[in-house]
Amino acid sequence: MNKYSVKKLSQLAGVSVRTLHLYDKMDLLKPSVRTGAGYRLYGEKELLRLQQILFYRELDFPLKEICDILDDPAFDLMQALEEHKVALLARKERINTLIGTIEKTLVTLKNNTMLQAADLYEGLPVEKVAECRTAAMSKWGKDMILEVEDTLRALGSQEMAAMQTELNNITNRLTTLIGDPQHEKVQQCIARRYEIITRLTGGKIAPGKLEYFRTLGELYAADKPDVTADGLPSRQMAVFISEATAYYHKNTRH
Amino acid sequence: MNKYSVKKLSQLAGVSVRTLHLYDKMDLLKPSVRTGAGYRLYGEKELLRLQQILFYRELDFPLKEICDILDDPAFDLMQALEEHKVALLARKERINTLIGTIEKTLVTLKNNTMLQAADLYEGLPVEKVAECRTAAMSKWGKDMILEVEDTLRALGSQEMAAMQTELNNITNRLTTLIGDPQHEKVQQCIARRYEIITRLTGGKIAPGKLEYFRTLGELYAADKPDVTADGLPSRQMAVFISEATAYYHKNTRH
DNA sequence: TATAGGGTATGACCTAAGGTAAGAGTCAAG
DNA sequence: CTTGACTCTTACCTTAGGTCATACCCTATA
Repeated sequence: MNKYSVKKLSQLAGVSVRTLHLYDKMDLLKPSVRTGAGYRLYGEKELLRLQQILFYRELDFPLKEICDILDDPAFDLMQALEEHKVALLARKERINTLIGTIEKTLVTLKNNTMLQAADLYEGLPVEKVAECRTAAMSKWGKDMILEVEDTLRALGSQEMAAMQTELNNITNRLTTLIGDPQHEKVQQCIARRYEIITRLTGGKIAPGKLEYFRTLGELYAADKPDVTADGLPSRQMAVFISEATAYYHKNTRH
Repeated sequence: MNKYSVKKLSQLAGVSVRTLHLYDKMDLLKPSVRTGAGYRLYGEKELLRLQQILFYRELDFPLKEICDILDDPAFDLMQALEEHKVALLARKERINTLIGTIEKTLVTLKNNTMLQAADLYEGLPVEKVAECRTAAMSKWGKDMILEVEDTLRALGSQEMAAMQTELNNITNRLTTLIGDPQHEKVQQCIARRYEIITRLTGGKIAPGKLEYFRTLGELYAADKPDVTADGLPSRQMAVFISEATAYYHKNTRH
């Protein structure tokens, strides 16, 4: 029966000495014997056990649970594996969402077409703007449109930029929270969003104002089907926000 | 300009007060001002910044990196996002591998048909065993087969079980390491595996012995196409092991 | 004016799985 | 007998906070 020192065993198994010390202290892998000087010596059985430990560790099982797997005879390994698999699937799903979010953010960054605040119509094709204004005036009335433009200009470019940046942030954050419109954090974002939009539109949201904002936004995003009016990354997102907002208004007294 | 206390801001943003303390200490989010009593007060700009922080945090960016993103004007956000995406893709790939490993392990557990060590042929259809033995004897000689059987029996059921468990472990571990046959840890496993097989076959691996082991294994695994001779979870795994073993023998002097 | 309740600040200890280092003891070879 | 390699224990560091403990601050009410 040959014995392995910590170093030999660590090299054999490809782990650090520290790891063996740790496993010893947490009763996951004890040496078969200690020399008079306190040196740890491991036998074949321990090497065997270490192999098992490393297998489960590689699967991202926490060491405590590995301890149970190996020591508790009543432990249901198959069930543990099934559950672990479910947990891994959830992690994978979350990562997929994150990757999607990043991709959308990159798209938004690449063709950053948010309203640039300083000059309302700068950068837009002149004839399209004119067409849009005319259409909007005949739809919601000339005064409404002028009021919107005044409100925007009155804010000053700094505050305007700040608010739009924050709207941007909130939309980004909502992207990460997509799912349950009634979720607490979602509702917090919606409340904040509502407040900003209210201020953007000069104190109250009259019919027509928001729509005109949207129409302007659509002009900017005309050739990017993936980025909707107010910077929303997708139709799914728009639906989500409108659901969350509906719930918000239903449960809030202004 | 309204100011938020820690609690108000924490409720507004859906984080804990502790989190705000932490972000303060690590210079990620400082209050805009402190009262005479040392109370933290945050303004709109800070709320804005917190929204950004939470967005990147949700994407699993470490807080230190968020600090850079927000404070370093030279920071290349797009590149950071691209890199982060790559990292997330790698994590996802790893999780996929883990899920695959678990599934294979579950298959192996469900129809646990590894050699049961104590009684060599127990549990096998008698006529198949006879047929197999006869074929093997005519192929590699009667003496060889008898020698194999003697070797196995001579080991005693305990050691036999131990070694097979360890072989099992090693195969499991190799499953998690699949990829580069020359990788250090792979080669450690292969060395260990070689040692055990050598002992299992009575000191030397003569042509025929291993093949007979395999044939026996195939009997056990006959109706499970996914589990090959010696418990390998797949053909891919078999190829991987044989490559790694070839490299091992080429670089080792026995 | 005193007190009760709630908000706040700081500091300390805890999590998982070790990395890294310090200081001291052990072992085998020259 | 010394040197170098090995080993021991102890302790501090990492992430992103959670959870006390203790003490201070503020305000409303009796």
